[in-house]
Amino acid sequence: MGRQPCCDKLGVKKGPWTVEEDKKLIGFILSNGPCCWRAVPKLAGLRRCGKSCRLRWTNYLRPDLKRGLLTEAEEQLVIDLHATLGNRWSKIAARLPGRTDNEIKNHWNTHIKKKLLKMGIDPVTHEPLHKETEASATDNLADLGKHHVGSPETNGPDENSCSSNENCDNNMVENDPLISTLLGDDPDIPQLDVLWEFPSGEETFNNVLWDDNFSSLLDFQDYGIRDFSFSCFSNFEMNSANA
DNA sequence: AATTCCATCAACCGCGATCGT
DNA sequence: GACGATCGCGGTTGATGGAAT
Repeated sequence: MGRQPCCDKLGVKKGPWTVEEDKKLIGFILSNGPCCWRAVPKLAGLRRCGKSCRLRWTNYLRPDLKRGLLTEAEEQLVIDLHATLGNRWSKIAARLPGRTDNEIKNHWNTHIKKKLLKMGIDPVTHEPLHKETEASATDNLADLGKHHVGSPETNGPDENSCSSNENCDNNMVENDPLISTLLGDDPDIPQLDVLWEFPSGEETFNNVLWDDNFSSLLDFQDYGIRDFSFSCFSNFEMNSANA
């Protein structure tokens, strides 16, 4: 007896998400909070697996996500954490605010791994690959450490430390056609740099009852509303603009 | 200009962990 | 404690775009 599939395979769409699907998912999560993933596709009117919805939300749509390549400081932090935690990407991601495990895993496999190998460092053990290269590898590690900003316990990644355009690409959100379609191009939606504001208590919010289900969204306050400006927020943007 | 190769990253898959009954 | 449902994690795949030929 095999394990049951996570969802009904019949009629379940796979592959890249469309803007419409993203809008439906975001709208649903904003109304109901990120919960009950198995029920999300049905309730949100999506022909997707719940698992796929969760992944799309956590890896791409979550409003607290940073975008763009990891900074040198973040990269160094990943290397340090990987040395102690190994391939526990979710644990590593938990120490880098705004970064996902998938993103870090991809970055490790495509950039950091190669970088370490090039420097003669084993990306698995973090030890020099060969005895003869040990000295230079040690030098390289020390060199990497110059960019280190501090322990993960006390210091977050330093966003101001990026020294190249490649690493200063956090503005790419503006250039992402999907994101700009979702977020920015509608001239009717004002773009503001304000924190999210939500009603307190059991008030209605755009005809949706505000209750504790929304509390988790407060975690996303550090992300500007402009980065997630759906029409349902326009009232708050207007209010903020008038304030 | 056409084709091939390569790098990147979003998304999928399978499995273990956790929770509720 | 057993069982099933659900969630979350890590490994892998495949689509895509850019570089090289």
